[in-house]
Amino acid sequence: MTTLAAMTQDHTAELAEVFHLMGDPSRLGILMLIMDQPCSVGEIAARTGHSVSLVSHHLRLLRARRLVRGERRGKQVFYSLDDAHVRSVLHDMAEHMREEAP
Amino acid sequence: MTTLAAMTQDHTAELAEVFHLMGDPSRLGILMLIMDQPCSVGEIAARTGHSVSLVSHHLRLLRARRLVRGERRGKQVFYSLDDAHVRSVLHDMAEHMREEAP
DNA sequence: TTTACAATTGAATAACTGTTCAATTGTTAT
DNA sequence: ATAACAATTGAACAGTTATTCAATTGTAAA
Repeated sequence: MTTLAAMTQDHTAELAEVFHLMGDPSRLGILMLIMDQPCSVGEIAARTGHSVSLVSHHLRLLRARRLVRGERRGKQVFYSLDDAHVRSVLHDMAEHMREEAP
Repeated sequence: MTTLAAMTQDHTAELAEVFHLMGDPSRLGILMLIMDQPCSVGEIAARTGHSVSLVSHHLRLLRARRLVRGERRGKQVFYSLDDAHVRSVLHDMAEHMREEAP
């Protein structure tokens, strides 16, 4: 695949699903929070100001698309970003925002 | 802004809005179609298989967030991608998909 | 076995959104 | 002026989705 125009509609739909997941403020906040180091569900909830239930619901969606991965350690479950594409996009976005708003 | 964690919630919300616009398959198809060269509304509709009305509705949303720009030439209006961040992200995504699915 | 902590799940609801259809505006040609 | 083409707009509908609350599961300590 050399150009975007060559992308099939299936690929477009897949890509749209990923963007859709990133397109919710709560989920995007979660993704950005765990992109550098793993974080437990409770801490994600505390840091983002959302209920544990809400965070868990969102994590389930992100897990389904393999954007994040959860690993149990004792009572807690630590989540981390598990998609190189998404990590790259988020890093690029941060870079761009750093460039234009220093 | 050096890290994503340093992004304010306002920035997160802004970013989420952009991802949300990219997260619809119809809109993503439109964005990818016009990212390399401008295209009239009628041709966008024809190439994507959507009604002119639907395309116009989506273009209005994309215009509101300045992701695209419309320029009138005679009867037609040509739209082009007008956001360097979005262009970069789409290019990166295409690159990544090219790498993993050659 | 209890007790307490952490996370997941399901149902229910309110708000949002993509799409269609019909009507309208803007532009060029006859 | 009027006809034809191109695009925008508004209302309306069906389907989706984010959030809350209550109940449940899994895990470790007492």
